Amino acid sequence: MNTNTTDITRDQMEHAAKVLKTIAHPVKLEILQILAENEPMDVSSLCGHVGMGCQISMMSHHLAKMKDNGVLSSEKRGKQVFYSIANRNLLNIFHCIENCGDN
Amino acid sequence: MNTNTTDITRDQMEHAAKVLKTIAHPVKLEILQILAENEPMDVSSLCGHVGMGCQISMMSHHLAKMKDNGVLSSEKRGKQVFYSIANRNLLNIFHCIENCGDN
DNA sequence: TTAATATTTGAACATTTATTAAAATGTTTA
DNA sequence: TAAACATTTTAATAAATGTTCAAATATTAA
Repeated sequence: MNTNTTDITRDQMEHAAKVLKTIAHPVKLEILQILAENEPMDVSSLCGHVGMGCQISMMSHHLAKMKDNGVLSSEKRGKQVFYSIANRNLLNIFHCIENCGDN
Repeated sequence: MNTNTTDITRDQMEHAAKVLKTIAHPVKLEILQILAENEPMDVSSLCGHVGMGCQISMMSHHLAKMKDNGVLSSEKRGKQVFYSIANRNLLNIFHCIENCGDN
């Protein structure tokens, strides 16, 4: 019983807000971009790609949060941990970013 | 000199993060949705549409932040203030929300 | 088994965000 | 002008976030 064009439930709204909150950070967006083209990648390499005095610990915290919130997945190989994008549909957000906003 | 598919600069990244951060909240997403179909709308009506014990003051805070960050615009008519979406391209994010994520 | 490497975890701290209530502002109406 | 209405502003507070460092864990290599 809803004539809305964008018909999204309360729950979807909460979920969407959670996902957006999870990635709404320059470094986290960068992580997504890097993984989008080079998936999977281990923590140290990821840190290297981000550059600019990236600290491993900080990277690990970011990755953990993104994984906890279902944005990334990970797999351990030897002493390294490789991260991937859990659902590549999320990458559509970059098209949105390119077109949206007051650019 | 960049072969990236999603070729976004640092600045765009910062800007995108700012916009995403601005709307990454259930009530703020709801505000966008309501305005998307009923633009422009005054503060009290908006509050009514959101329902669930929405407080005018809280609504005003949300709106102010969204306006400050370029997501909304406003116009005063008499004693009411009407808010609109600054750039409707941003609404693409809802298509993204519908498709993205672990639904 | 010890040393080296990769990553995670936890604590501490500063900053930002969300919420609420009360007071202030501005506009219209009586 | 005073009362009523719509909205903003300010202050207070709790909760979440981001960053850094040091310590802990796990895996491999010597």
